[in-house]
Parts: sequence; structure tokens; C-alpha cells
Amino acid sequence: MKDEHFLKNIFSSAHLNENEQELIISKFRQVNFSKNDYLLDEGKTENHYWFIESGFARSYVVDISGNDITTNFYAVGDIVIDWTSFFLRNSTRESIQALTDCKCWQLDFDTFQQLFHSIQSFREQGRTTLVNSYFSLKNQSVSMIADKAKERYKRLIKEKPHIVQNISLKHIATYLGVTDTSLSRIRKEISEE
Amino acid sequence: MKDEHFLKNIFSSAHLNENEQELIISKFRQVNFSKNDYLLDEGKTENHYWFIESGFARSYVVDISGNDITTNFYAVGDIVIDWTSFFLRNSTRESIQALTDCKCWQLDFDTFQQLFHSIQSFREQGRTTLVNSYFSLKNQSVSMIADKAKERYKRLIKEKPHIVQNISLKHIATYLGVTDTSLSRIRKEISEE
DNA sequence: AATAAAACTTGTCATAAGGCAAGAAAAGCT
DNA sequence: AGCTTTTCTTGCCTTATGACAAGTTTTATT
Repeated sequence: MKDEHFLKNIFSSAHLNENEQELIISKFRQVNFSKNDYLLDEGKTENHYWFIESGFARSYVVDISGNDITTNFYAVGDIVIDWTSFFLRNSTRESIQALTDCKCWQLDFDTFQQLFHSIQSFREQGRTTLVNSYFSLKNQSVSMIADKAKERYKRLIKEKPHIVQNISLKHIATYLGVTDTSLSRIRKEISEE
Repeated sequence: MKDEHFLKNIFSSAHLNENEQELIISKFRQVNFSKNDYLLDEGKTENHYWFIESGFARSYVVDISGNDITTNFYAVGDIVIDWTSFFLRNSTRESIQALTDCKCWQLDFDTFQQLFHSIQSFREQGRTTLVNSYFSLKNQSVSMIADKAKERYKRLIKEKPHIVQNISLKHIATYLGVTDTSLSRIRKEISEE
């Protein structure tokens, strides 16, 4: 595994034969971002997506009052994509920013379409990835209603410890739907338990 | 429009030729549900989805404390589907229940797969439908963080007046993430504005 | 190393929303 | 029509979380 191409781990489905796998991987281009670079800017239509080989990123929206709300975090192995902008071809409301230096593998829309319509397993995998994103979002959404802030934070610690360890409190706070002040207190309470 | 098959409105994309459209529509089966019938039961793997020609339905999950939380409403023209269960082939956490008598058009997974892999425009449309659902869910999710309950309710009135007019307060309340008591008060405040 | 800028913590007080319970109103049933 | 059940409203009090502000710690920059 060690010396293999990073993307071989991503496209390792048993249904992809070796030729297909190589074809797919050959279409990706390595792109590196520096800390604070924008992968995606609010207002633009996104024409690419990426897989992260190393680093962290986050997406966020700015609400009417000007508050920045983190909508998602991205880490090693994750797909970084604004599904809506990429597939509906409309301008995005979100921005995606590198939180550390990031090594990414990029694919553009036209190439995606070509692969999607010509390789059955590629589209199955693409669909699965999208449905998985839908699933995470739904869980988060239900949790916002059903759980107290403290429980949401505890769940995050459990499910995404690498996020809690590497991302600043204020970004985690908006992601969880609380203020940084409240999250700081929650942290303290947990440490006292 | 009047005497045409309901599904012709759904599959009216310019990219579908007449043969394809007819083929697709011929695969759907009409199924009627009575008020309170379950389209989908928690714990089962969903093998179908539906388009609603008439009536209302809602999906919900039951949280740890036993509270029922509405996750979505379905009305005329909407697709009724548990994306996760249908595509990942796993058992669902949600239930979907008819809130009134419903006239629906049903498709099963295997037939869907056949159409998905053989008709390019069908899969484009399917992908678009899924991305649209993702988009709605994201908006709702951000709104839960950025907006007060009153604003969320006002937005619902504006965007889905038919839901507000036809669904009971308690279901709308859990959908908006507030108690029925609070929503009742919000309603009063709005009526006094 | 010195300084500046972020990130985080903590205190005090304000507010949105919840819990519970009692009634009123509406809908469903025999 | 009369009774029952569900839905909705309202009052009183509690609780989780927010707003603001001051201080501390950590990280970045020259």
C-alpha cells in the first residue's frame, strides 16, 4: 500500500477492473494548496472537485448577520466538493478554504461526465459517495434538533477525533451550532466529568 | 396537460426522447395509500420509491428519548424516497407515513438500476433530483444554526405554504426543531404583527 | 526575543426556548 | 347529536445558550 498511488485507495472497488482504475486515476491532476488558500469562492460555479491526500479544509457560508458558519470539514481521504454547484452548474453560496497546506487530486466537470457516463462502476461509486454525504448531513441535521450542544460535541469527538484535535474551537463551534464561548464552557464541563 | 399521464410532467426533460419517456413511465406502478399507512418502516431496507400525484406524507425519526422528529414533508410532484436506504441497501432509521390518502407511482430498485445504467438522461435527472434534495437539506441545516425559530417558520410559510396549511402544528414544530408549545406562541406573535 | 495577533477562557447578565399542566377548540367516532 | 380523542393555546417557571467584555494563553511575525 505504501508506495502505491494515493488514488488507488479511493478507486479500489472490486467492480472496477485494472484498466478502468488506471484510466480514472490518470485523469486526476495533483494540486497543492497553501494554508488559507480558497479551493472554492462564494459566487463562483465550481468546475472541479478534489480528494485530499493530506491536510485539512473547511466549507462555510456567511449568514445575513455576517456570521461565518462552518458547514463541513475535510480531511485525508475525503472528497472536497460543493455537490450543488458542481452538478447543478450554479453559483455557490459556500466557500471552501484550506486550513493547513493541502495536497489534493483534482478532477474537472467535463472529465467527470465522461467517466460517469462511460464506466458503470464509476457512476455507482459516485452515487454512493453522494449518498454518503447526504447521510452525514442528515445525521447532523437530526442531531441539531434532538441533541444538546454537549452531546453533539461528544459525538464529534467520538466520530471525528482528528477534526477536534486539529481544528480551532471557533470553527468547530459554528459547525455544532453554538458560540465559541459556549463550546469553551462545554469543554470545561467535559474535562471536569 | 390535463388529460396526460401524471408522470409525463415528471419526465419531461428535453433530453429524453419519446421512446425513452414512454419506457420509463411504463415501468411505474400506481399504488394508493390510505391516511396513516406506512410507505416505509423503520428497520427495513427500502426497495422502492414513489412520486406523489396527490396527498401528503412525512418522514420522521424517533430519537433516544422517544421523541418523534419530522425530517421531511412530501406533497404533489415530490419524490418520496429514503436515499440512504434505497441506494446503500441498508436498513432505514426513518419511517415514512401518509398524512392523507395518497395516490403514488412506484418504482423498484432493480428496475431503477436498469434504467439508470441504460438511459443517460434518466441518470442525469436522477442525479439532479438527489442533488436538489441535498440542497434543501443543507439549507434547512444552515437555517437551524443561523436563524431563530420564528424566522424558520416564516421561511416555511413563504416557501411551502401548502405544507403549513395542511399539516398539523406538532409535525411542523418538530421539523423546525421547536416544541409545539413554542410554535404555537410564534404563530400568535406573527398574527399580532 | 519582542511584539502583535489570534485563540481561548471566564464572569455577569439577557433571552429564546423548553417543561409541565390546565383549558379551549377542533376533529373523529358511534 | 353526543362523546371521545386529538390538536392547539396559554400561564408560570426553569434551563440552555447567547451577548458582551475582560483577561489569559498560544501562535505568528518582524
